[in-house]
Amino acid sequence: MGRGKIEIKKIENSTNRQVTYSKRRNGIFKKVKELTVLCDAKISIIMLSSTRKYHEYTSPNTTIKMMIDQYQSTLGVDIWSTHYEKMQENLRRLKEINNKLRREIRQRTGEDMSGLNLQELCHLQENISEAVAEIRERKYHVIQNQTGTFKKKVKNLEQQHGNLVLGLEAKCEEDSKYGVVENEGQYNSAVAFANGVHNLYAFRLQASHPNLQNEVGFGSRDLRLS
Amino acid sequence: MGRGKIEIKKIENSTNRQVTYSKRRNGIFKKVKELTVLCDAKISIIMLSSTRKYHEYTSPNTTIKMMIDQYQSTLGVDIWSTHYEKMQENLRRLKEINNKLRREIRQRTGEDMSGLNLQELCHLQENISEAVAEIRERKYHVIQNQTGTFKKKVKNLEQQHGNLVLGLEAKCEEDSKYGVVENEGQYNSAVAFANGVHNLYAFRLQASHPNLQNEVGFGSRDLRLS
DNA sequence: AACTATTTATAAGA
DNA sequence: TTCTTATAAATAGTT
Repeated sequence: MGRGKIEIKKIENSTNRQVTYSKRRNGIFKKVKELTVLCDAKISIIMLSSTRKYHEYTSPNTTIKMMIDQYQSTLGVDIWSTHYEKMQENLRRLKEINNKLRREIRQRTGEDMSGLNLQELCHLQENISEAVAEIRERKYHVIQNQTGTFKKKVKNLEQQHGNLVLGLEAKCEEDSKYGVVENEGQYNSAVAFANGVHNLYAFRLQASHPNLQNEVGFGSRDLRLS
Repeated sequence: MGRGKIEIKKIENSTNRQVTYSKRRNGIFKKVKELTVLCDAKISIIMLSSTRKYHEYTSPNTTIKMMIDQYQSTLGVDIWSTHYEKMQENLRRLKEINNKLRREIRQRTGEDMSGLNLQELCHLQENISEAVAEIRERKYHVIQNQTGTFKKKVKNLEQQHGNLVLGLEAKCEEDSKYGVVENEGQYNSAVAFANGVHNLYAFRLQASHPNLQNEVGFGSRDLRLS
C-alpha cells in the first residue's frame, strides 16, 4: 500500500521509522474511530512509541478505567489484585494491632480483665503500680520545677525591692545632710513607687499562677490516694 | 474501500454490522501488530462490541497492566485514585489511631510523660490508681473462684471416701455377723482401694494445680504491694 | 507537509 | 463464517 511493498520488520532508519509511526498511528486511530461509529463499539487503545511518546484513544462516553473494569469483570480477573491485596493485608494488620492496643488499654484501666489468669493479673497489677510510682515521681518533679522558678522570681523581686529601699535611704541621708526638705513630696512618690513594684509583684503572683491552689490541691489528694 | 463507499455512521442492519465489525476489527489488529513490529512500539487495545464481546491485543513482552502503569506515570495521573483513596485514607487514620493508642500506653506505663502538665499527670495517676484497685479486686475474685472450685472438689472426694468407708464397715459387720473370716484379703484390698482413691485425689491436687503455691505467693506479694 | 503510484483493506455479493 | 473481487482507503517513497 504505497509506492513499494515493505517487509514487516523493524524499520532501521530512525527518521523513516518515526514518519511511518506517525502515519500509521493516525491511520489506526482513524479506523478505530470509524469502527466505534459504524458498529457501536467501545474501543480503548494506548500506544507507546520507541521514543517514549504516548498516544491514546478511547471511544466517547467511556474511559480507560471503565474499559479495563469491564474487561476485568468479563474475564473474571483482577490485574490489580496484587497491589490491592497488599493494601488489604496492611489494613488487616493495622486493625489487629489497633485491637491489641485497645485491649491492653482496657486491661490497664481495669475495664476488661476477662481472659487474664491469676499470674497475668498479678503481673499487670505490679506493672501498673510501678507506673503509678513513676508518674508520682514525675509529678513531684514538675511541682518542684514550678516551685523553683517561682522561688527565683520571688528572690529576684525581693532583690529589686531591697535595692529600691537602699537607694531611697541613701537619698534620704543625702537630703538630711544638705538640709533639703522641700523634697518631701519626691520622697513620698519614691516610696509609692517602691510599694507599687511590690504590689505589681504580688499581682503577678496571682495572675500568672491562677491554678496554683488547685494544683497543690491535686497533689495533696494524690498523696492521700497513694 | 470496497465495492462502494459507505458513510461513517452506525450500520443499522445487525448482521451487516457484525460482519463489518469482525472484518474491520481484524484489519485494525493486523495494522496494530504491523506497527508494533515496524516501529518498535508498545500498543494495547481493548475492544467491546455492541454484543458485549471482548477482544484485546497487547504487544509482546508487555501487559495491559504495564501499559497502563506506564501511561499513568507518564501522564502523572492515577486513574484508580478514587478507588484507592478510601483505602489510603483508612490506612492513614488507622496508623494515627495506633500511634495515639501507643502513646496512651506509654503514658500509662510511665515511659513517656513529657508533654503532660501537672493537672494531666494528677488525672493520669488517679485513673491508674483506680485501675490498680479494680485489678486487685478482680484478682481476689479469681482467687476466690479457684478456692471455691477447689473446696468443692475436696468436699466431693471426701464424700466419696466416706461412702467407701461406710460401705466397707457395712461389709465388715456383715462378715463378722456370719462369721466369714476367709475374706480378710478382700477387706484389705477394699481398704487399699479406698486409700487409692484418696491418693488419686491427692495426686490430682498437685497435677491440676502445679502453680497453686506460686499463685498464692503472687497474691500475698501483691497484698504487700497494695 | 503534500503528492501519487501502488499496496492493502474491505463492501457487497456469493 | 469464508471467499471473491471491484473499489475505496492507506501509505511508501518521493518532492
